[in-house]
Formats: sequence, structure tokens, C-alpha cells
Amino acid sequence: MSASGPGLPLASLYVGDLHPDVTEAMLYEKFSLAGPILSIRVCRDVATRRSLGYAYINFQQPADAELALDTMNFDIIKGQPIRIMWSQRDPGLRKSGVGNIFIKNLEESIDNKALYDTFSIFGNILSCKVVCDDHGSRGFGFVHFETREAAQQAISTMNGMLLNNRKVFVSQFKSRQEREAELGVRAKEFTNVYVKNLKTDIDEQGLEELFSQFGKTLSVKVMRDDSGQSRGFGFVNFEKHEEAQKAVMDMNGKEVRGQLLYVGRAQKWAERQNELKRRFQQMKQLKQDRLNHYQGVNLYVKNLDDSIDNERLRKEFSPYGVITSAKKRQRRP
DNA sequence: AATGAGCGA
Repeated sequence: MSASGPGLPLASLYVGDLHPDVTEAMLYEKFSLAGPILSIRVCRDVATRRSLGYAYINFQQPADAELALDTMNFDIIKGQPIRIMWSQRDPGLRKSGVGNIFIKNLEESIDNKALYDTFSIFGNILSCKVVCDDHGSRGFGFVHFETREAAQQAISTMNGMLLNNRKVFVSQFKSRQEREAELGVRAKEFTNVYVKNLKTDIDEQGLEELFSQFGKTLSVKVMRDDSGQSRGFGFVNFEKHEEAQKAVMDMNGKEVRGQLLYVGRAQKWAERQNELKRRFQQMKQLKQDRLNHYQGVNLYVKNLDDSIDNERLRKEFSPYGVITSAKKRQRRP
């Protein structure tokens, strides 16, 4: 029988955000308090058997499932709040993001339950979460409503409201891509230009002289250390975007007093931090991936005689399987 | 400042 056949879906819950060690037995112990259970399954990776972090709880009675959802949502198992939803095998609503809203500037004591309670007056909530790290709330979260009307209601009445004395911002959820596209558009209209590789004896006046040919500048600044010495970079803010654009086009890579200038759009401090963080994490991930890739398939062979070269190494090991690389380390001189 | 993950493996 198809699992979407009559009877089943109405009494089936999806439980997500599970700690990887959560088992069927632990879920049974908890959820059977709401009523008789038909079956429970923690979904696992077929090869490794590791928990995928979600489970299904099938009740005999829909009313019991509803009771569980209403009373056990966000309860903590193994230190992690579980997130309960109705099982909905059709991914349409989830993927479309219709009805999904974003809330930021949440006061730290506002948790999942509080967020759920404040927003549930606008309509049926499919899923809701305050984003946390190990220090607690990160001050923002999501509420996914069943309908766009509910989401719209929530946005228009809650945006700008005080919640525990903090003014919250509520808006339509935007995917990372949408958001970056939006930032990109704004960034394209920049007027502030970042200049580096400046000789340290170039001051504001010198910088101004270099860039005034492109248009009227609103401000020119050379960044300095505590002793007042130039740090070799600065900012030129133009009145018009076109002028800033032209300054970048003409001056980037240009030699000024023996140094190649870097000239580009000035980033906001936060934007710069984000980029650095992202690059750092990307690098970390890359290293991890390589490590994982070689884990268990890379052999280290020591005590090789000088006469053995890469070719010979490969030949000796080739009977045991496909070799992707065989390299002998050069003896240090 | 911050815009997710997720459906019977």
C-alpha cells in the first residue's frame, strides 16, 4: 500500500532536528504518552546507518498526533530541541517557500516556543525555529505558515513591533541566492572606492590629487596607525556612482610612484568580515574534503631503497587494485 | 548583523 493512502497521513508526524544519537526507543518512550503508536522510524543513511536527523511517528489516532504536536514540539532530547511537523510527503509547499517569513533582532530569551506562540495567532504554522549556536539564540529565526495570507498578516502587524522590549524586523524569507542578488544590485551602485598599495608618504591631499580627475569627491581618507603613519590604504568617496566606477576602471592596476595600485569598490566592514569568514570556512572545508578523500585509500610506505622509483612503486602495488597515484618522496639532501 | 532544512534511503 502507498504510504499516502487513506488513514496514515492524518496521524503521521515528521520529527526533525534530532540529535544523531536519538533512537526509536527514546522517541517511543516520549510519544507514547500522547496515545497508542502504530510505528516509529528514525531515518538512517543506508550505508553508514547514521541517523539523518529526522524520524516519523505514526499514531493510531490523528487526535493523539495532534496532541503530541501541540504539547511536545521543541521539547529537548539529548540536549537538542526537536521540531515536529505533520508528515507531508509532497515537497511542494516546503520548497516553494510561500508563507515563509524571517524575523530578526529577537531578544535572547525568545525561544522556539515563544516564537511559535507569538506568531501562531496569524495562521497555521508548518515549521518554526529560532536559530541558535552554543551560546544560545542568535537573535533571528523563521516561521513558515501554511498560507501566504497568514505570512502577510504576520509581516504587516509584527514588523517594527516591540518583543520583550526589542524592536523586531519581520519580512518575507529570502533564500541566500535572492539575498545575494539583492546585495549585488546595491553594491553595483557604489560611490565609495577602496585604494591600497599606496606609498606611505601619500596623504589625503595626494590621494585627492590622484582621484579628483574622475569627479567631485565627498571625502578622501588615508588610514593610519597609532603613530599617524599611513597604513598604505584609504578611501575616496565620490558624489556619483559613474565617477567611482570610472576611477576603479582607470586606476586599478595602475603604477603610481613605482607601486601597482589596487582600486576597487569599498566594502562595508560587515561585508568584508563576511567575505573573510566565508573564504576561511571554504578553505577549511576543502582541507577536510581532501582528508576524507584520502582516508583509508592512501598508503604510507617507508624504508624504501634508493633504487626504487615511482614507476617501480606503482608496479609492486598494482596487483592489489586500481592506483590513482604512487609517489616516492625525495630523500632530503 | 543575521534570510534554513526538510519527508519513509
